Amino acid sequence: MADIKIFAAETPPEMAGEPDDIRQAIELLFFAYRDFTSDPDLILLRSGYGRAHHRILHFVGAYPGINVAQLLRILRITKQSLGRVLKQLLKQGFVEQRPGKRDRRQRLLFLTEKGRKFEAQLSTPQQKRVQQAFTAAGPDAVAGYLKVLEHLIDETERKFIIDAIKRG
Amino acid sequence: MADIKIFAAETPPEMAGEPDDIRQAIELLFFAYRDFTSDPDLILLRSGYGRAHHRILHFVGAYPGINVAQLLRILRITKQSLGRVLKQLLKQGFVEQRPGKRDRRQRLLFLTEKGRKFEAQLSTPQQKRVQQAFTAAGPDAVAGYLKVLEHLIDETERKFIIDAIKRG
DNA sequence: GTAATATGTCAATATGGCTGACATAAAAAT
DNA sequence: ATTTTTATGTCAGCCATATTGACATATTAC
Repeated sequence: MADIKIFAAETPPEMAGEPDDIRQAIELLFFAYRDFTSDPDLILLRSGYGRAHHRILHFVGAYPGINVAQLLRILRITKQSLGRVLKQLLKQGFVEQRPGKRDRRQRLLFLTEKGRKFEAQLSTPQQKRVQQAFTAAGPDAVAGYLKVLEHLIDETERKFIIDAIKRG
Repeated sequence: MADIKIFAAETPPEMAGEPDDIRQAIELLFFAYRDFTSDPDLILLRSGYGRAHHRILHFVGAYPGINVAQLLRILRITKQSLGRVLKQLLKQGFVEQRPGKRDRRQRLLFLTEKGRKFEAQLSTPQQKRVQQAFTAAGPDAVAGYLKVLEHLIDETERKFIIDAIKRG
């Protein structure tokens, strides 16, 4: 286990096509994201929920009063996909709906106390992981990290997303 | 569409619990990864394959001669999950197997010419996105970006992964 | 009053994970 | 030489999450 090598023993030394630093960066993001999501995933698995539940809990928790259309745009899923999971969260009493005051067609979403607790439970290990990485890498690295991430977002969505994240 | 606000209109100003910069960083990673995977996903969708196919093509392409056990460890999936997708790639002639010379139980994996072409087609837009983000953010930012990503990886796997990525 | 919007829901389908069980060939250990 | 372990494959079934398409309701906008 400790001495497994990823290097293919019979790999020819000549090595293919794409600029290697970009390939490395792509793989690094893959691995980092894999582990980044692993913390809540583990808890979710034991609780009988999935990653989709966490995403909803996170965004409803971070943006109380968010409506369904906004949530759909953020998650980039269909309302049917959202509906299935959201319905469970409502039934389980993690999320509650209130009609919008300006537009009574809208269902504004809020976490209940129970939802807040569960969300915190899911997010805490993930936050700790990020905090630890930030501390280890140092503030300059963090600034660079955030800058690159912003530029990975679709140019057409970038401003919208960044403004949204920084609200509050 | 252009003027959708993510800010919940009725959000109370008091705002809950977690350190906000960490929450922002978590969301930023979510959005960046969402868009980072969207390029190949679009092509895959039109080709009738899925993200799982891309992951295998990527790692077999990057590490020719990788064996099944190594691939499983990297992807963190079961052999049954891998098997279903790998079988398709073999049948379609994107990947080929050769028995290991040292250990003839092993099936070493290689891309065929067809596989290399398809992999390149999938990866090119993703590479361009990363390259563009790196250029826009600048070299110092990239260094910080990579540093933080490394520290997001599980400590127990970190050295293994980083060594692997930086191989030959 | 009619049209558009926000939301919900039913049904069918696909993908990609999972567990458990079992099979084969080759290497390693005794 | 025999037994055990390892590397791989495969069958079957289950679950979570996504999709498309169709349709229903309430409310707002024209």
